[in-house]
Amino acid sequence: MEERVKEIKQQLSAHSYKLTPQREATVRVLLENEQDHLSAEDVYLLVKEKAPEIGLATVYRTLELLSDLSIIHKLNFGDGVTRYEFRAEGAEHHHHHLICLHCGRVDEITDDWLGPIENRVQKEFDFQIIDHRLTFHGICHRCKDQVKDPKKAVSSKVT
Amino acid sequence: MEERVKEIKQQLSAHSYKLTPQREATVRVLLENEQDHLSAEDVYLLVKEKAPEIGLATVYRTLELLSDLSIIHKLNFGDGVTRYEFRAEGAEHHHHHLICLHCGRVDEITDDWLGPIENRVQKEFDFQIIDHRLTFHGICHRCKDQVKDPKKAVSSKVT
DNA sequence: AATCTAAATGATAAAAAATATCATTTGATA
DNA sequence: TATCAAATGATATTTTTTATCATTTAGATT
Repeated sequence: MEERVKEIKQQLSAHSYKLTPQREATVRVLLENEQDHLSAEDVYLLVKEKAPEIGLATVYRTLELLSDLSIIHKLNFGDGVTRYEFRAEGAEHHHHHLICLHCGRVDEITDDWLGPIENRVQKEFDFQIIDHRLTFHGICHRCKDQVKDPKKAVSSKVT
Repeated sequence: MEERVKEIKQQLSAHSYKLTPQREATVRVLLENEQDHLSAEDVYLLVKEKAPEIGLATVYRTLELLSDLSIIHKLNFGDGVTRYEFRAEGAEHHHHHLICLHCGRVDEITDDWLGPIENRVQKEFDFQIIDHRLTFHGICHRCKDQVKDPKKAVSSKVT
């Protein structure tokens, strides 16, 4: 934990940004909730518990900064809110998500399974890939018994 | 074109919805711009050219309806706007997109390349897939000569 | 340690997208 | 043609995010 804060401090310094108390509080909230996919509002409320004086704008600015430096990633699960996630350490790319249309939970595939497909894209489309997003929408193992006809699951909310 | 309008009319009827003049105008705009990825605002402005009396709310409602019936899909390319695309006829799933971080253009992969990966997801995660979204972010063939260091391309806007 | 300055912050206004409300109109059916 | 639920248009409202700007702060420089 302390190490990761330190590491992020260095990444900020490298681009002449400071790790201010507000930024540190925000980073710590992100680290403490690494397995979740927090929105800016979520982060704001959590940070406020420990640093009540922080402003919402600062949280937005910090998340944008961390995103610019590729320390975190922006995510969009189609609910109209941008969510944030730590970039997997050392990983070249973003990992994949499984969104359950029944309970709304989001599971992760932490490995990158897209290698072969990326090669094809680079070759057949002459497209140089920098990142990707892969999301599956369906019914998770927890809900499969409660859903009789998965084909009828409402997928209109999916973007 | 006329056939597709007719087909959509039948899909609506099947769920006891009417193909009103406003809905038809909206559908025609979508059909005429099938290769684009129009936002609700885009559709609204285009429909207004031919049917100036239409209201923005009606366009939103029509797009939502078409989406509910899986006639069109919602898309999100990370610019804060929902976009819409015709669902590929007969295709089980959604196709894939290549977003150029340099020029912003969006190309398509109309085949579904995810078969093997989907099998793995179903097996290893016990997750029943209904749909998916796959997007690659990078540098397209048109821009590759103008971009020296692709790794530096701004990917912070990506969600 | 006191001073300085650009960077950062907090409060809040504003913008932008999408949804909700509601009186009015319309289209299919009787 | 009369009826009535469905659909529409205008607009208010909500929600998320960005912009503005006066004030504060962190770190460098004396």
